[in-house]
Amino acid sequence: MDHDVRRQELAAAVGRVIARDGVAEVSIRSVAAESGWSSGALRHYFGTRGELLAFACEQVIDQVTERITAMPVPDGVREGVKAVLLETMPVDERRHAEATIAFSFLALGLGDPALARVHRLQFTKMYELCRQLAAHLTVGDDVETTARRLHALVDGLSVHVLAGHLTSGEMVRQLDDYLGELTA
Amino acid sequence: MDHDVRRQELAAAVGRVIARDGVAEVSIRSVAAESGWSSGALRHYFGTRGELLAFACEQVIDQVTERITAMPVPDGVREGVKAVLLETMPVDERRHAEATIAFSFLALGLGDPALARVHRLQFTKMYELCRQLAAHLTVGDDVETTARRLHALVDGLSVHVLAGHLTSGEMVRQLDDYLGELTA
DNA sequence: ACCTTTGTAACACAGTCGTGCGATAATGAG
DNA sequence: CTCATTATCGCACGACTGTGTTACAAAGGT
Repeated sequence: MDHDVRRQELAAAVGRVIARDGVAEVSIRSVAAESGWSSGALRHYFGTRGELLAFACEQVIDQVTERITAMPVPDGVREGVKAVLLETMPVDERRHAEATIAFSFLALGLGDPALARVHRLQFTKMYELCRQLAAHLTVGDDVETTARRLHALVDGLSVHVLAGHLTSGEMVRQLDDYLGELTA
Repeated sequence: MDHDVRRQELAAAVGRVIARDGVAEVSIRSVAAESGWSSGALRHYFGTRGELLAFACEQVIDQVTERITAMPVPDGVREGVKAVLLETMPVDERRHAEATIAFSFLALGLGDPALARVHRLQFTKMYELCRQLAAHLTVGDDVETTARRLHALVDGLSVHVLAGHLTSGEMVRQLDDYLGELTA
């Protein structure tokens, strides 16, 4: 069997546990049960729990990142940018689950340097994307400032939806409003 | 002995464990060791682990909230608003720790309805504050949109600092820039 | 002096954790 | 066929978890 495929499969099981029961419920055994394999089998693919977590974190993040970078470059500027950014935000059930997972790993990373490293890579990638988008949107303004602000706004809105403080509809409207002011 | 004072003291110990070792290290025993009491003593003040966590979450949040509402109402509009908002953001070691704790509880709340309830209260309070500040800042614009955007920006920037993606200096500059554009 | 209440500690218990180890198939090279 | 390699599993171990119970010390009213 292909080692890497199985590792991805197990990482996906980690994600499902987090999305369903919360990050506090992640353990070797719960992941084994979720994936349908035995805990002993898990140890063949990941030496330790930390290794499993780090891989799962990287995996979920890469999945979103690759989906975004594979998207058509925004041509209809306003709507294109909106679509790209929404790809990382909790707009439907699937992306809500993904955002929940990423967010949970982020909190875990506050006390685990290995996870923190994975996340910083993701943040810089995401910032680069925002920078690229900002260059398309604004003409004379400071691109860096616009990019950082857009990046923070996207993540802030996402967190507010995950926390149940905003509905995803309000979130989309907020993003839309901001992009509208930016292109005006 | 005063029951409530001791409960606050134990809640503070929970916060210290989270800030130092991460949220994954919180247990009855680790909190007991941090506070200097025995685990049996903990059970006199909190029946269960969940009760302790919920109280600690509420406690840390209330501490910040009360500090803010006790601040002088912003008179010098621009700088006053900035000072109030920075009170919730990781600008120094103390507030970095507070933000770390709040953020960790937020992630925990994604899988624990009791903690989620505490947090939603905090979010609506914070939004009300942003709404009040937004009313001072803008003249004709939609106050609600401005408030929600400011709220999301503040939390987004905070998360980026906690994740090590932004320095607190860059965060402050970003907030300053945005408030500048808002008052212009 | 006695007894009740209260704060604190220590321990027992069942459960779960991460991890290591041995057993059992399956697979494929020689 | 043989045998080494690999995949998978189940289990055992020690450590740690949350929780309940019991024991003990201090205090205060009667």
